[in-house]
Amino acid sequence: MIELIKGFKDILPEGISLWQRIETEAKTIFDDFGYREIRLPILEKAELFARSIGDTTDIVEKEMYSFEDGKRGLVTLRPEATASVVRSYIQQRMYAADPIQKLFTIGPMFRKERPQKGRYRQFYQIDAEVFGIASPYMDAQMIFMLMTLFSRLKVAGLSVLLNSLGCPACRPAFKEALLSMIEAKKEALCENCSRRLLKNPLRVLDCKVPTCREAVKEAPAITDYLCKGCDDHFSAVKEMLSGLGVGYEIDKGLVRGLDYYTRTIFEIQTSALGAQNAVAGGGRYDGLVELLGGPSQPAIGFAIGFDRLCDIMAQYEKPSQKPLQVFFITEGAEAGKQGANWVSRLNQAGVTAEMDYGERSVKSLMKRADKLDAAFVVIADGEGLEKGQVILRNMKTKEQSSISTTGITEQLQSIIVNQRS
RNA sequence: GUGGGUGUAGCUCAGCUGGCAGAGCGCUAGGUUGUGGUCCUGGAUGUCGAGGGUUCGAGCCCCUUCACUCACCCCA
Repeated sequence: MIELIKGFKDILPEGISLWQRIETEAKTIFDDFGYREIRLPILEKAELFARSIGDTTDIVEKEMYSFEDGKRGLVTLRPEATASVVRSYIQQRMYAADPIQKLFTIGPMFRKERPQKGRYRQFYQIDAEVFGIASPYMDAQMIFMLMTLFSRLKVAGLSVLLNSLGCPACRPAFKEALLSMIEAKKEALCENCSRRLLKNPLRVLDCKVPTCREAVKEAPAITDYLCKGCDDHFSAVKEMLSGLGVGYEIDKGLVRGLDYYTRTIFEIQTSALGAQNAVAGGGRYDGLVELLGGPSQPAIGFAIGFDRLCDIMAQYEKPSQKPLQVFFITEGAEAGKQGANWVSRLNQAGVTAEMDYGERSVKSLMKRADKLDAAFVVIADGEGLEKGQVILRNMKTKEQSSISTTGITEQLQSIIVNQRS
């Protein structure tokens, strides 16, 4: 048997209604907030991710699905969406038409991590990006939009974590302070952190190894080192969030594993998914557009973990199924031929109808009709057909009547419509 | 990459100190000589994850290996 690849999964018909509901609700909210959909390729040049996400991040170092594509060089299955959206913003010259662009995209991402609960190697994200707006009000509005979506989907038990990473003007001072503080406790750090210390000291802050946590417990808070501009920005975000009634907590350990973030970063967390607590995350990346060769334009974005959201909602949502309206039980070749014709006509008219396609007893077919949750059963046999009559049974009331085969599909349609009202 | 857990019927799992592979659900046929749900009776389905070893005898013990899963790391 050929099985699927580790970390990949099938989304089966039973679960699909939830996916569709979330997608519909997300698209509605994006529409309400003025975002337009963009669809992008799944494959991009490896360089795009190396430059945007950062060479020393875990994603780029060891989690990308990459392969050589002849003369085109190394290509990569996208591990996240932001880089591609930025690439498109620049390449399609969107900024020329209007620097302000509010975009969203939904689709699969790929990271070669060890799978576990709430984490897959192919996972889906609902991703939104806003270009050309530097205002802190956009940061707050984005978080507000996210929380509105979750509340429309009736997802509870979420918390908003907030932090600011400063900007190229103020971050170096903080890094220095952090470094000198950690230097003193170098021995306590885990192997990973000792290595990270040189390349990316900020990351030591969100290490979960107990000794490291202890070591950085008294680490300076980056928010104490923000320059005037960043500090004002952060205050404005917090103020507007409060004004909108969005509760949040400041987490100075929140750093996030992508290099491009500046100023506001945030994460929406849940306790319903085991160790995987992030349902959505994002932040501002004012330097990225320029870094990738575009004009200097501010930007901010977030991604929702589609799979994780589904996993949470599946814990209390029952999968819904479109009920079957008519099931045909036919006996004999002629009745079977007629039945197939009627089913086709009814389906064409938007009525869900099925029939038996094999030779089985009426009893077993009634069982099947029951299993399919059919509202009505039509029983047609050769004898009845000769008289132009079939039996119609209402499965709920058990009432049976004889109906004429002339205009049967129209008759059934009107009966079903009346039944609904 | 590292650590723990689990692999037995389509699904969920039981299987004692080693002794004829089981249950529930599902599937299927019948009880009702065309009419469902409840009930009753019968039936089918197994490389016991794979390979090797110990033993008269292994689902069970030993070794190897693979898969799944949870966790670390990191993130959605």
